[in-house]
Amino acid sequence: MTRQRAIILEVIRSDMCHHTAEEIFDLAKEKLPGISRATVYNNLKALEEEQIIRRINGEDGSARYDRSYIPHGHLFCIGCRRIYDFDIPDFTSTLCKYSDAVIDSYELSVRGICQECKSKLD
Amino acid sequence: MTRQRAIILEVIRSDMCHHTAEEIFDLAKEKLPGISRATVYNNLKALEEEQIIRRINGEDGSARYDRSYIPHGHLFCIGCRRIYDFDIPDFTSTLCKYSDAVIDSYELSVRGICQECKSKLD
DNA sequence: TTCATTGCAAAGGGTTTGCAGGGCG
DNA sequence: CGCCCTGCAAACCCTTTGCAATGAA
Repeated sequence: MTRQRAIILEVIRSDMCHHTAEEIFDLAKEKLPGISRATVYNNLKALEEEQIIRRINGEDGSARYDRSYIPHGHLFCIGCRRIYDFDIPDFTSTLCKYSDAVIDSYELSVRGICQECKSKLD
Repeated sequence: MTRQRAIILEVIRSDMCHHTAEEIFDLAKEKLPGISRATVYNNLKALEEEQIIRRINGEDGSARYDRSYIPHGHLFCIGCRRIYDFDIPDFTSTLCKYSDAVIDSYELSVRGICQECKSKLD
């Protein structure tokens, strides 16, 4: 656990956003100006492999990083383009039945309109 | 609907694989040698926007294309690295409740071991 | 000391763009 | 005739790699 890695993890967990690698790089640079892109990428990959964070795919296919590895849902709001987390019950046995597979993990992505954007439409 | 677009759609729907853009380009070239990469990318994007096909994200974040836009599950087999489709019931109302959003569409991705790979382990 | 990790710069791969030429309405 | 689509090549990300220097155990 190096200084760089701690800062990267701190950046990811400091707010509810699901940052891209580049955003994480910029934010980490504010706290440790000398940090390099390669280090950020190396650590993001390592943290993901250690199942400390989770990589998710943005609407445009861009890689974004999620503060935890525990399965939960993601809402991609069409209006504000934000990504929200939401809790879901454990779907494992249901998914097992439908997919006919031994399940390691799963991800649920929803495209839609969040509460805030919905209320603006009224 | 140009000749090129018809061929691209044919390639995507000709088998159960979830090809990358590059694979689609190669397969389309066999049927229409002069076709260019840009045309393939243009059409994939257009077909996706028209909700004729769906773009899905591979395990490594690579873009892959799915024959239909109708929501269904995807199993990413850890063993053989294939992507399987599987049917799921309509989750809309359940997801609506959990995400507190107006739902447009959703995607369910499962990482696990497929039947074939499982039987090889026995 | 030892070995993994860092920083840098360059390479790589996938995707997009700008523009001229063509095809279809 | 006009316009959208195509093909080509160059440009553009984003990410990875090679290697020497650094730092943690």
